Amino acid sequence: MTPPLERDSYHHGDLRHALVEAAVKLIAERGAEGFSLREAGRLVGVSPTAAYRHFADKSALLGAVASDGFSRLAAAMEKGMARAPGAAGGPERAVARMAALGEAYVDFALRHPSHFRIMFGPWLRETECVPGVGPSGKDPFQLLVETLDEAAAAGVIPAEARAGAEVVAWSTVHGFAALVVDGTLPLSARERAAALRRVLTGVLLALGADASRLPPVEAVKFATRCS
Amino acid sequence: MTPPLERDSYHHGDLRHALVEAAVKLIAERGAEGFSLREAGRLVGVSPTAAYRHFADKSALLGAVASDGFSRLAAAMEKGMARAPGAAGGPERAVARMAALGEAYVDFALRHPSHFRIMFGPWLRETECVPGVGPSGKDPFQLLVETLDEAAAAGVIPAEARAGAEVVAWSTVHGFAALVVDGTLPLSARERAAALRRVLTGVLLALGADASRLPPVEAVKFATRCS
DNA sequence: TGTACATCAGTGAACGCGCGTTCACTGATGTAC
DNA sequence: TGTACATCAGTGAACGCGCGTTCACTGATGTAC
Repeated sequence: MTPPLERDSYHHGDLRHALVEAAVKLIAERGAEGFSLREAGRLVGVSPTAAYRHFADKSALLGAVASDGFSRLAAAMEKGMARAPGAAGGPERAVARMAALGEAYVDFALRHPSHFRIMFGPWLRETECVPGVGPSGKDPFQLLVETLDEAAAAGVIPAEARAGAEVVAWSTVHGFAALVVDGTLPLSARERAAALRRVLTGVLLALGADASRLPPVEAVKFATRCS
Repeated sequence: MTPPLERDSYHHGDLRHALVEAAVKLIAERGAEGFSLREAGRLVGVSPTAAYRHFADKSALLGAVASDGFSRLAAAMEKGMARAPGAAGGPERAVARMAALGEAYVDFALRHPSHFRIMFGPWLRETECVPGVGPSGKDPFQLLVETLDEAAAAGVIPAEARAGAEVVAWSTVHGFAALVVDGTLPLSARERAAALRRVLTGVLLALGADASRLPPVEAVKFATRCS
């Protein structure tokens, strides 16, 4: 299918990263269990056994994919939140940052479905679960906690609604991303954007926030794959 | 590992169902792509090729597993909702039925993780996506739509919040189920119950309902697998 | 009630395949002196 | 600056394995007359 890449030198230079990239590509095409170490090597232009210089086994490579994914997700979240308007510490900014977080999450899932599936699927062994952080040194979950703390401090989330807010926000956004990524909700880009806005408005309401700070939601139309 | 089952007669009697059951069991042990037609046959006590009398190929068997899962899910939802207290058409009953729907969904995911992963994972080819209905002849998504309609009719969901309510409710409950089933949120049974109550309260609020009809939420504590 | 025969549901051998992993190896690199 | 040598990073053959699928087959069942 893909011709083996040529190399100029005996040593590859950055085989470890190249193998992670190849794994991501293959997982996107064949599914999480459908890729092989041998094929990843082939794609990179290296012998079937070269991978063992960098990973203990196939499963360890999956762990590296997940870790890489968490870093990318954290980076995307930070980038999205950095663009949020409003005065620091103010409610407008707090709401915008929460929305940016959710948008970055869903956007990441759609752009990097392989990473997304490995990070949140049943494949990871606990031992190989390396967090993976963004530029600021925080992992995605820490970013969520901090963002909710800020929203509470800004008075956007009432004190009595702060407890457990992580699980509400994360479940909602994660569920939407999962249903879209795996095709259960077959939406066009336009429909998806409208549905996501509806979902994010829902999260704010669920946390007791005033959702009128978000733009109004247009009508949402959708079907399911199996109904 | 598992010894092949003995059979008394040449004909199995209900090989099709037996193979679906075997597939479910094997998927639970080895993952969605880690099971094989051959091993399913072995588990049932039948030759490696007997499966081809009932399924065109391996993928068709996965479709049957999904269809079976949708039926079971619909049945579990109906059963849960039938127990909801309150007068027919009244707001108390409408809220109880919504909560019962969400509880049945999460409960199903935890009890039948293999079904759950196949139903909502990336493996189904569209062609083999047979809905799968419960005793009343409705599939899970239809049940959700009807329940939300009832809630709107009972005045629990304001008219302006009804549009898109499906995607909000489904995303939230599905996300919670997915995070728990695949181990991203490692919760004890007690923690999980508290977190689910928090999530369901959130759904009601997100739909503009008065959540005080649900029992109050206790403190929610949780961690993530990778943080 | 008996029998011929079509149909159904399973068998078992065989195919070609790609996999993960091991092993002893070799080419390239870098470091101590 | 040159050289011996340890270490690193890749090679290539080989292993045993289980897989999906095909094929020609046979045992069991049911139905027409």
